[in-house]
Amino acid sequence: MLKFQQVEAAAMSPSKPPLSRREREVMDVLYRVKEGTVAEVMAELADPPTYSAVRSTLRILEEKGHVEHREDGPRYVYVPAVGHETARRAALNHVVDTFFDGSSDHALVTLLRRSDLELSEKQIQRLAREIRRASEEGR
Amino acid sequence: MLKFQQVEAAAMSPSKPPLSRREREVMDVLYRVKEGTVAEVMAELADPPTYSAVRSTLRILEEKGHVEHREDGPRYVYVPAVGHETARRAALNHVVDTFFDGSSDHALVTLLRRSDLELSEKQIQRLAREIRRASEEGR
DNA sequence: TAGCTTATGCTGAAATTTCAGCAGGTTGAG
DNA sequence: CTCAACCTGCTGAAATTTCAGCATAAGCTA
Repeated sequence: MLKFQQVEAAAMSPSKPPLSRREREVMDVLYRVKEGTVAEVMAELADPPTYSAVRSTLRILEEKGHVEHREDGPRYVYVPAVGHETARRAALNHVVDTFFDGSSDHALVTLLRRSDLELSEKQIQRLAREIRRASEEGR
Repeated sequence: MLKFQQVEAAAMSPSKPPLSRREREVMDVLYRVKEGTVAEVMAELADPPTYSAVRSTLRILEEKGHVEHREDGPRYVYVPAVGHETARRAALNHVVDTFFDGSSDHALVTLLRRSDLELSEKQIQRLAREIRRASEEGR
């Protein structure tokens, strides 16, 4: 059987070096804010090091191919190197495969329960049923 | 506004030290396989170090409070310290907040598209509509 | 029992990561 | 023009992480 991380690795065009902890934190910020300057990224970090350190991390992330930058006047604006949609799918896939035995419908039900949707248990059950049914029709 | 990572940190009972890269890899394996011996964890790692190194990592993870172990005859069987359901929800929340602007229904649609469900585009659209409608009813 | 295999506990050195600070460039206000 | 307040590039040392290997115990088989 193919291991997930191999799949993930194979999905990356020119395999990028893996991320250290700080690097992942910075990437998460960038994914969340879509793009940002060093100062903006630093402001979003939970427990930020100095401006200088954030700068270093972003430079390394760029070397590794995880982010790109464009110049905006005197400063750099950093953006994740992979498209937003691609990153989203990859992130979801990772969670589904790691925590939900690779089955989307389990994840869907958990997601339906998330508070921001404000669904009643009855609605959740009904939707879950429909999803399952639709999925069985398909195959 | 409260930053996500603060929320996440607050959700953890006695705040556990953060994870290094190798540590996170090992945790992902453990989440995936639910529990495992050193050898089993090592076998699941994409690019495994020596047995000895995996063992060290697991010991550190236990010190940090992320895993626990029980003895099974002569060997240790390691298990994630937080319940499976809790870990699932936390992981999904993280992805939704980081990649989907905190909105579950965007994530739901992406999830509906996952190949293992094998839904037609028409079905996806219909389900997405229903989820949105149900959610609007609720509020 | 002897010997092989497979465990864990522990240690410390190599490798990586993290980070602050210095040098120097550019912008804009006074 | 001059200065203050930004910015980036770079460097190297401190801190952390990763890992192999040694010592040792327990189970198993011949």
